This record gives sequence, C-alpha cells and structure tokens, in this order.
Amino acid sequence: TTPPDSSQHPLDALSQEGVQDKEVVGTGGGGGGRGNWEIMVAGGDTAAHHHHQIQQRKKYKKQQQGKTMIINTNRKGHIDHQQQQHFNNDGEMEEVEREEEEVEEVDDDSSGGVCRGGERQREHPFIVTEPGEVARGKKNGLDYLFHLYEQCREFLLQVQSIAKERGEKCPTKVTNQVFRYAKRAGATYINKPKMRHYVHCYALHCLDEETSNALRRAFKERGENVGAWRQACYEPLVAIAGRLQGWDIDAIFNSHPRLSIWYVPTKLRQLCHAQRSSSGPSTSVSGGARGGAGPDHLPF
Amino acid sequence: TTPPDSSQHPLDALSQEGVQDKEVVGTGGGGGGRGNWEIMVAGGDTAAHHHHQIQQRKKYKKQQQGKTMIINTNRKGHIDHQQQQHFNNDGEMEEVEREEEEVEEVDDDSSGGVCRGGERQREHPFIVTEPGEVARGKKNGLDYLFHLYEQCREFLLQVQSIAKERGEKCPTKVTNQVFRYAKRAGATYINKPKMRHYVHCYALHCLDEETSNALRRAFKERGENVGAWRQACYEPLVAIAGRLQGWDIDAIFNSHPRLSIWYVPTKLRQLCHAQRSSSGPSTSVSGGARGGAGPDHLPF
DNA sequence: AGAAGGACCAGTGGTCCGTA
DNA sequence: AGAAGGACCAGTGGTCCGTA
Repeated sequence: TTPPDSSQHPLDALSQEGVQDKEVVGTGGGGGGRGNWEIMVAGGDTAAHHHHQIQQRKKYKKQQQGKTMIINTNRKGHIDHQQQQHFNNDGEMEEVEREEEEVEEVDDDSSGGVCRGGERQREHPFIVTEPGEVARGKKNGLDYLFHLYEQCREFLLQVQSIAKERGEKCPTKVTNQVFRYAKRAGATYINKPKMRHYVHCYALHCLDEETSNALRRAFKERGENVGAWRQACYEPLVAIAGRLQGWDIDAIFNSHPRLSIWYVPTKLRQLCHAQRSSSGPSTSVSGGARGGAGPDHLPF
Repeated sequence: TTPPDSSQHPLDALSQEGVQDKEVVGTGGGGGGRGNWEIMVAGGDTAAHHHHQIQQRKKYKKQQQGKTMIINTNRKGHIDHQQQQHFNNDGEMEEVEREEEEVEEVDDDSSGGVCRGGERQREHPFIVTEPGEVARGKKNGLDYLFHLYEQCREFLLQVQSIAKERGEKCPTKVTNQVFRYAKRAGATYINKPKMRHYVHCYALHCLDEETSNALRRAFKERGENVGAWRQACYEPLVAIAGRLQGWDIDAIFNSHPRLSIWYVPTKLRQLCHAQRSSSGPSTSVSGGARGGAGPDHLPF
C-alpha cells in the first residue's frame, strides 16, 4: 500500500530476485511482529539490530558460489542466467525496478539478528524447554518455535486479505507465497524447511496441549535433544488420529482452525496409514462404537 | 488392483512415458465410461474403434525446436531423450516395465476414434446445440461437453479412493494427476486445455440450468459459433455471483458439489472482481438487504 | 554429532500457439 | 476463420545435503 522504495534495496547483482512477486504487507497491525519474543527469546545479539533493514537478498535460486572457478560452482553445476543478464549490457548495471511495494517490517530484534556488516546469522538451535521456560544461552525454546507457527498464520491472513482485495486466488495454506511474503516483511528467521520440519510437533501442541506439555517436561528432564523430542511427537499424534478419526490425519488437521493451514507432513501421513492397516480394518475406520470416520464435530 | 500387463502396451519407442505414475483405475464400476455417448455422439469414425487400445504415448515435454534439421521429426522437432535411451543398448530394446497397473479402459467408441493405423484424430469441434439435441456431422454437442465434466468428476472420485486406500495425499480438485489418470484409462478425448476452456460454461449449466438452456437456444437460433456462446456464458455467471455472494466466485464454486472440484478460471475471477469494484462497495459485498458475503446456505 | 536452511527438482497450474 | 490440444514455463511442494 505504500510505494516501492528501491533505495532500500542493495543493488547487488542478485537483487533481481523477487521481481515477479506482487504481494505487499498491508499496514494492518497485529500481524507478523515477533510480539514479545524480542525480549523472551534468548541468545540474540541484541547489539546489532537494524530496524527497517530490508533483509539480505542473497542468491535464492542458483548458487553461483564463488567457491572455485570459472563458469560456476553451483551445487550441481548450473550456469546462472540471471547474473549473465546483469552484466551483459556492459557495465550499465541495469537498475531493475522492483515491482513489490514497500513492506512494513516486523520489529526485528534479538535472536538471529544480523552480524554487523556480515552475513545474517542462522537462528540459534532449538532446545527442549518446558512450557513457559525461556531458553538461555544461544538457544531458542519450544514456545518460541510454536510462536513461529502463529506468525506464519498471521502472514497467511495478510496474504489472504490482500488477495481478496485484488480479486486474486486466495491461498488456504501456508504456501511458498506466504514464506516469501514473510521474508519480505523482514521475518527472515522464518523459512520453509524449518516450519515443515516441526509441523507435527506444533500439531500435537494444538490438539492436545496437556500431552504435548508432559512430553516436553519428560524429554527435558531426561536431557534429550530436540531431534529426539521431535521424533517422540509422532506417536501421540497417531494415537489421537486413530481415536478421533480412524487414522484420517487430514480430517484431524482440517478440523482444527490453526492446524488446517498446514500441509500434513508425509511421514505423519505414512505413520497413520501404517497404523490403520496394522490395527485391523474394523477397529475404527468404518465400524466400532463411534464409527470414527466422517465429518463429526471435534472439540475445536 | 489388477496386475500390470505390459503385453497390452505397444512397445513403441515412447512407451516409457508415464513410468513415474502410480495410480490405477479401480475396478469399481460406474466411473469413467462414456456412458451412452458412444451412441449419442455424432461424427465418430465408428468403423475404426479399438477396444482396450492404450492411448498413444508421444513425447510430452521439451521443445528443442528442430525448425531446421536433422536429428528428428517430431511434431516440434524434439529430440526424444527417452527414445535415445531406448536405442542406447544397441538393439536390445530394453523392455521398460511399466509401474502402473492395468487400467480398466473406458468403452471407447465413436467420436474421436483412431484412424486405422494412423494418428489419433482430434475430437470433432463443438457446436451450439439445444438441450437434448445431438450434433450431426463431424461435430459434438454441448450435452456431450458437459458430460465430459461429469466424467472427469468420476475419474477424480476414483483417484481419491485410490489415494485414500494407499494413505496418500488426496486431491480435492481435478488436477494434472486426474487428467493423466483419465488418459491412461483410455479417455484420450479428455485433456486439460479443453476442460479448462469451458469450465465457466459448465458452471452456468450447474448453477442455473434454465438460464444456460435459454442461452443455448438463443445462440443456436442466431447461428452463433461455439466461441461466441462461450463468451456469452460469462455474463450471467457474474450476475449470479453478484446476487448470491457479493461477487465472491470462489464461494459460488465451493458451494456447489459438482463445481467445487474445478478451479475458478482466471478470467471469470477477474470479471467478478471488476464488477464488484464498479458496482460500488456497498451494494452487496458487505451490506445491503441480504449481506451477500459469508457462508450462507445456497440452494445446493 | 546435532541442527538450520539454501537450493534443488519432479511434477503443477495455467495457457499459448503451432496445428488441422 | 474457428477450434482442439501438445507443449511450454513460471512458480510449487517437498526435502536433501552442503554448511556452520
């Protein structure tokens, strides 16, 4: 809604990336900010925050790593056409005008900030924390992890309202478009692989917070790492799906308003399928006391 | 559900196409057949039908414009990599085993049959017919067109039931996967560009058959061609969307069980958006006597 | 070793345009 | 000219694997 401001964009050779995007952050409040996580999240290099600093646009597709040599060094040896394009018109560094409009930056603070003048740091790794516990040291806790899912939801809501305004297709899920939007809005700590990686953990948190909390406490106490906790989240979820919907995990996701915007992870789907098969076709899938399947009203 | 039977597949150099597919036609009846269209559809080269003849698998990707030369003779001069692969192992014509299972062929007859020993013919073009009228000559009528949409729906239902059986992602729309499945089932006369082209005509037929029928009669009488009729289908649809849902065409599509499986055509969406904008934001979009927007119960 | 995320890739939605 | 559909292409879902 505000006009584009290309002065904010570093004119590196890769800034053409994103030209095809058209989304804008609406000025609407409430969405996208980190909320109080700027304080809660531990381990941030708080000395180095840059308000309204547009996120670094590095190569996003195509590696072009200066690593070694001639022609290229991509992970799989690609030639980068975009860059070639840039240097074609000898020297004239054709200033590509960005089509996107200015994005209202989230209040970017603390954890995962930008090293002064350097590359953006990776986010600190997660550790298993109890509910309410703030991670100390260069770590992030699980409340923060779940908070990221809420943020994504807010970004989706913004993308949806913009799409409706413009009469365009309206995503119902957290898609690539939403991740791109989040990044443009300055939430550079949100990315697709991370969010997809922990979806089922968030699902358990949504569907049965008691069980989720108990699991966190148990795994923290045992000193397990995040990977182990993550693995352990599958089982109670499968049990819930079996109990409530005859192992129809899609029905479970769709029945919950905060979960329905996330794609069901492949592995979770497979586990539910395997469990349904192995527990005999009559248990709940289309028979039994409660019948399982069907669009029943779940407690959400 | 039946085992693969590669003996049915002509071992031409192109039969590898589709190896990555995994869907199968369930033996379930009711789906996919042409129904009585084998009789109703006019213009078929009925002399030349081949039951259980697998559709021709030609190259599907890569242009490789041969404009000029040597190397090959495909329609667009492609170099067919699959073909290369086939002749690599000098002579041994490596019999590529198909991963797909046998597909229960639709009863393929009449219109758009196969010229004896030649290329598959294009379908006959549509002409504007009244409801119940059968096109004569090498033409197809509009009842047949709408019948194709019903067939696609049946193919989708089959794909869905297979996906559920296997615990895989289950499409809610007529996707590429469904078109591929239809083709493999022998419904070679179904293809994506055609179905997408006439979706809004089918939508009008679903949503207001009276209006749709009247339009067909009027355009037939005036001797208009299919293109003109197709264009004319937009307007009454937009009117319906405005009246019932404040120009929210997605809501309209989703509210109808046979329509909800089709993507809203871009142009229709744009027309609805334009209409909403130009008719003043207060007319029905969020005010007025009936309020328009919202998940109200439509008559479907 | 454990974890974060850039980059890749097969298959998608959408439709153009060479074809009949 | 009017129409059918093979083929293309930008951007997707999904996740691997080089990186820190």
